[in-house]
Amino acid sequence: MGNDPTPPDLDALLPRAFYARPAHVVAPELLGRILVSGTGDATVALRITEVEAYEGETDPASHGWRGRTPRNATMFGPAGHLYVYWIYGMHHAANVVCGTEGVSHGVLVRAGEIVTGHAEATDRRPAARSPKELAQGPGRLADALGITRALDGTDVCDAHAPIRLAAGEPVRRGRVRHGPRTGVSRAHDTPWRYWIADDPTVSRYRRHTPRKRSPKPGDPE
DNA sequence: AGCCGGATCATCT
DNA sequence: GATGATCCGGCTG
Repeated sequence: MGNDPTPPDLDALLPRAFYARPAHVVAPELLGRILVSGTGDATVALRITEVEAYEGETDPASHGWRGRTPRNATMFGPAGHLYVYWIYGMHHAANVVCGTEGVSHGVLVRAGEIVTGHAEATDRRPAARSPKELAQGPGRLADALGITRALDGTDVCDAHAPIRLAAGEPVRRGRVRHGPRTGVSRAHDTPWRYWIADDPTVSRYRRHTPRKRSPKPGDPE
């Protein structure tokens, strides 16, 4: 929690082959890795503490489940690219594309700890009441890193890309926890959310709550 | 500290 | 026209 004696190496990026495996296999191995946005003074780096896997071919909760569309096209592309989507009319969320080309696998980066660029992140997330809230949840994380739909398709294996993914320090198996995914309405039994045990930046689990529909004439009270 | 409801719009049916 | 891989504020306890 205190200041790291040795700051992480933000230039040692993970190779594309790392991502070329099923999303639920890659997901736990992404914990402890570093997502880096921007350069120079505007650099913000985040140590990943919570992720969720989605696999379109077998997974009704995945955006890829009903096939390729303009929105989710990046998920069907090559591994190691960023799939960014816009949801609830107000939030962005970032996934790392996994698996093989033509298959829609992705890992949603749900939460993390800001390790570099604290001031810049706070500037983008004025609502955060403490450092741990800066990127506690996918929408907050996207805000803190300045991730928008304009960055959809970014190659995170490219050292010159606006968003990169550095190797950081992988988390020991014994420190990884897993359970059902947050906020999904389907496939509740698939325990593909992974997080670092006891990490304060991990978001609280929230079950999906169905939206109240607008009343129609003739409906019972 | 935890639960609940409203906000808000791109995407797909 | 309904829905959603969410967040925030307000209320309860």
